[in-house]
Amino acid sequence: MYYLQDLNPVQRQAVESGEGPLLILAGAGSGKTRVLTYRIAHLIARGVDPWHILAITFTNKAAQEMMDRIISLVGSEARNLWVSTFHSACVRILRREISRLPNYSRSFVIYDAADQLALVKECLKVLNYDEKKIAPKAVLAVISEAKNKLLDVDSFEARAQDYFQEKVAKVYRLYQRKLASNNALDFDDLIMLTVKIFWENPDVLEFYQERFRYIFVDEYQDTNHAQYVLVNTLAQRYRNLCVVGDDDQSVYGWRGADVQNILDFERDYPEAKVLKLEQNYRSTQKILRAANEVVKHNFNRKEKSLWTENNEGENLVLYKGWNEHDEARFVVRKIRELSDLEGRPYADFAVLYRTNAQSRVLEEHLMKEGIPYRIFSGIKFYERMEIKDILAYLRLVHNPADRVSFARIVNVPKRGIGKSSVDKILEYAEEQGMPVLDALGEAAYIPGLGSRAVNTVTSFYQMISRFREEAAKGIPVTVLTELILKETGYLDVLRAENTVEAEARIENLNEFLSVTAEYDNNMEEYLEDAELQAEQNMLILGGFLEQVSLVAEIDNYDEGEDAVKLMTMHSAKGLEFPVVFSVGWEAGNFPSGRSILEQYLLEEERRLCYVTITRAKERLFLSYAEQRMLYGRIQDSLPSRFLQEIPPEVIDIESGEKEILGRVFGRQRAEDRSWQPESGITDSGSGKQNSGTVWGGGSSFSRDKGWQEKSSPVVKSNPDTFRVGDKVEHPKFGRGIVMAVKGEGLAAEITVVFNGEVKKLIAEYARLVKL
DNA sequence: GTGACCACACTTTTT
DNA sequence: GTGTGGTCAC
Repeated sequence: MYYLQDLNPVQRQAVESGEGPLLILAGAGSGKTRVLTYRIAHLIARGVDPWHILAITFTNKAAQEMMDRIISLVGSEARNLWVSTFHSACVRILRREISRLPNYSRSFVIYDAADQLALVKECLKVLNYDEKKIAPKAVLAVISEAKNKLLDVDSFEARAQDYFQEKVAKVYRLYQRKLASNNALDFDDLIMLTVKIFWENPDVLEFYQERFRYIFVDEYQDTNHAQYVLVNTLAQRYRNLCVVGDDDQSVYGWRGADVQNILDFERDYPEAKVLKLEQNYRSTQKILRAANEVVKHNFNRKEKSLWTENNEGENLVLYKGWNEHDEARFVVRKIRELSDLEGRPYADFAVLYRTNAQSRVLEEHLMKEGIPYRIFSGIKFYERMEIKDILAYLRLVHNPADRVSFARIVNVPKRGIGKSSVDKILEYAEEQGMPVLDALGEAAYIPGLGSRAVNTVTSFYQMISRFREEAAKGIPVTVLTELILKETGYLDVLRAENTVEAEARIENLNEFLSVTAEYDNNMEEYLEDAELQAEQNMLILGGFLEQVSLVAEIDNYDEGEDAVKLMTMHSAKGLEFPVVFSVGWEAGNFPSGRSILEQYLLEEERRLCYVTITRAKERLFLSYAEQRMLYGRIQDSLPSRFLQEIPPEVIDIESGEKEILGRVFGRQRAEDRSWQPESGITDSGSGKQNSGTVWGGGSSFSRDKGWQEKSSPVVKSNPDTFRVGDKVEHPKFGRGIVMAVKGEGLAAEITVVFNGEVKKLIAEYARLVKL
């Protein structure tokens, strides 16, 4: 085959190896996507009907790309392939099969995190549980975890261990009932209920097993138990399961992903062939060296060594910023420099951070410098208020049982239907067991509703009904959306506001209309696919809502755009960039403070570190800030331990000293001053400069000892001063790490973790010694 | 039923 | 420091 020439021997083997289970352990940048696409193309070329192939990717964007590549390899007959994410694939199956479950219908909607939270709160209220004692978010987390493990309400309840879990079980039961009565599914239901249908309906399972004779799963290390069961159930009949992954890149443990799935593949399929892709085509030797060395510190991993024939490359650069603004200025300055000197387009650069909150400062400085950028995380487009509002309208039109959407927009814009009326309506609908929208039609019968309220409610009902009629005619989503925006007065209200914010909201709504327009244009394709002619017209709207609820921010990633990309380390997985900046390498931020206590959490952070480093092709700049504004407070921190794990000979240290001195005597002085601690937690509080590292010789990196503090010419820290991250020793508790410092001087309350035990100590009395 | 004001939680990562 | 959600007065 002509295309096999671009492959190395192992890759080629992976592409050509025949039927049966196959595990491909693919290191970062080893060309796994290429192998996957070629293997699928190869299969088709050998005469396998694309109809029989299912490929699961991690994002919708990856799915789209893979589809395009395969089509370019084997032609348009590949259209019959299913390439999608787990969630999209399940929605597609559920649209056909959900009537197998009682209480759901095809017009179901998908609830996002905010909708789920609203529903859980509703449940807590009904059960009379105090939100203060039982945090809705915690409940949701437990429910989600249960669903990821395929524990339905009954099995969860049976296993409930303690008081909290028993309460959660009650909420879970009600929550699930409410979801059904709203004809809604949450993200985890998509997987769990699909599996349930397979298990309870052998004919359905057999149909899909016959259909999907060849199954591919990318990023297998990030599958959770439910996804694992789904895939393995489907693959049972033909056993043509090909999974690709890298245990070193498993970074979604916190949402239920289980690395064990990939580690156990050979146990699950003893006849499996196993191939390792270890040649990296992406990064320079030095970048790869750094990545390898860091990840070696993990104990729980499969031993492997990634190598490359690429150039040695330049050293990594570590920048010591003295606060987050200094750090951001460094990034901006470097981007300017590399773009001016080397003529790099802005699209070459990516800035990666651990937490979304860090994007703000970067954004501020990029904007100031007029550098085009794009953020792929943070407040998502579909989470904006106005977008959620218009979506709620569309969802209610599509699914008249959707109480959460109803409650959201029944009084938006204000039309005099207040909280008490809404409660009465919801209660009535529940009692009658009817969709909320139908209840509105009977407003006159709802007990306790005044005659004024009956009128307003009725006219609201008539308005939504009109929208429903239009939707049933199959008008484009764009036209429907425009109609809603106009008829509800939503747009008028915004216009009348005449503020910058309202302006931005209108702008966003226009953006939304371009999303709907794009969808409408692609509609033909969808209709062909929709095998349910009877409900076709409603499917137009349904298809749109479905698409919208399953997009991730990263799916909007546009390579062609000449802009610096900002995103979390997690979002960057699967991507690569010529030049990578990664900021905020401080203890407590990265690795995150919550991970320090548990070895397995720390190892996941370290894998995230590995992922981050291996995103870079040519240059990698790391940075940290000695002080960072967190929570409206200034916090001191130490460099991340991961920095010490990078071999010193491949990294150069640059510090902000010169820059800072220049600024101190220049115009920036006042500005920078404002970040100095005024009070609070940062130091011993006497107004002196903090520990002096920035000003004096600072800390330094030594080959055999790692990070070392040079004695500072300014102020040596007072022995009573502890900082977050300090290692300490206590006569009774032994060694520990400082987690938090509250207050100052002798009265400071210091939180220390000793051997997994958290203690709060007062500086004056605890005989703590800094190590 | 509406709007203003205050308290407080929030920061890990997302399909 | 910011955004949300709850309470209170009109």
